Amino acid sequence: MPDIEKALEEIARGAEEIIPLEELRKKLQSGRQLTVKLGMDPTAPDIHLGHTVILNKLRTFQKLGHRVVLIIGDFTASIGDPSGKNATRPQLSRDQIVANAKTYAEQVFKILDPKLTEIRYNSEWSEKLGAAGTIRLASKLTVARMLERDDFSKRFAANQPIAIHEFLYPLFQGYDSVAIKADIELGGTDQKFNLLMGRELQKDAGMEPQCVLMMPLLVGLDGVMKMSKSKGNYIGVTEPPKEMFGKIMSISDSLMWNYYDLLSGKTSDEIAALKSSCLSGSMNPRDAKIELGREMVARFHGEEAAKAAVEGFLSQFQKGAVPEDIPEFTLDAMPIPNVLKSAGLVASTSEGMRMIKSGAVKVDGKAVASKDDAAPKGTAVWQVGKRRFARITIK
RNA sequence: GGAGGGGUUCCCGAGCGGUCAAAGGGAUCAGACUGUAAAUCUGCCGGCUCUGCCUUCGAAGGUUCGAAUCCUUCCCCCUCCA
Repeated sequence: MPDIEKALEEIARGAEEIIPLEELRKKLQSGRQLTVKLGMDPTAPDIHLGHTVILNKLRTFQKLGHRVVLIIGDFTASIGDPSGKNATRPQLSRDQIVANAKTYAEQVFKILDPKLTEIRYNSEWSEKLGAAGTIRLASKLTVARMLERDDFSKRFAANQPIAIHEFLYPLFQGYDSVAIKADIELGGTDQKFNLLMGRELQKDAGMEPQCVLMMPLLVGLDGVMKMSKSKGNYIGVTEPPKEMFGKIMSISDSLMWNYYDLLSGKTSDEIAALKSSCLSGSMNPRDAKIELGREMVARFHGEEAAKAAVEGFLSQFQKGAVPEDIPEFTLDAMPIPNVLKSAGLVASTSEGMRMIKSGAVKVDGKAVASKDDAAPKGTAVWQVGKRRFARITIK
């Protein structure tokens, strides 16, 4: 059956691990429409490129005609996380969860096909469990097994707190798979334990266990830590074209190839061709990066925006031109550090003074020599560093 | 319930009565070099009306000329015993 093999190859591309591959092949061979599950946490409404790695893979399944079920973890989210480490994560109200889920859905459909996507809330079945059902669920697993999970064992070994309810999360996530009779569940490699939990619980419920497909975690802009909103090293899918493009351009070359593998819609062959041109020197890696940035912006903002982003970038950084859409301010005469702060170019006057001292502040291209210089009257383009600009009129 | 250890600036982590806006590392930011890449070097790294002043060391009080450092109460975390 050659097209099954082709489908499998398509599915496996970029995937870190498929457990078990043979079962997945059988499921595909059965010819029926498979139910592909993805759980999401409704606490973070803004999705970033890291999330899209898995969404891309879901899309692959949809292209093959399968059905995606997105599960909004409203039940688990409403329990909240009272552990000290996450004190900043408050319990979410029903309204917030619904609003977050809605925002999430809007963003997700830039990639997924709505006709083959179903959105479910896990409170639908989890709430019905009640205390008795929860205890029954909890009896399926031992503490020792639970502590096998990598992050638990690490935290436990490092004397970090683990709250009891955290043990319940994997169980509820696994129970979701039972509830929707998932055939395949996708997740990041960090989700391995939770994903496998679904298999166990499904077997226990007398169902055919789901297959598990894990995608590598996308590394953030820093090139080290995984992309996450809390680390600030992310590219949000709703970010303006210019920002998105700029962030792509700032990543390192090695990271760029990683991004190509996980984010690009290009085929493996096309990516390999780009790579070898860069290696042989016939192509500047920078241009490969421009192409990646263009593709990403085009995906989320359209071709026109992508073209504009590329041109804006080239003129600003290669020709040193001032970007077009910079904020404008009209201010009274005041010391230069205060001008910078008022225009939002720096966070504080203290920072402004430091920036001046390090030679980062320019007015119409001319460096400001001292914080005591008078702010020049009239309209000028003010600049801090390479990327912060404002057109300021001093009265 | 008992015993012990601990909460320091964005993060890790020193300091344990004055010389502390607080060592060192990391992150961020800026300068140089570049391809706004990496690597490297340099500087900065609480705020302000900036050679000075103000606010920070879990919270609130107190002792002292002076407290991140000592005392009291409270909150939180960890370990061991039960």
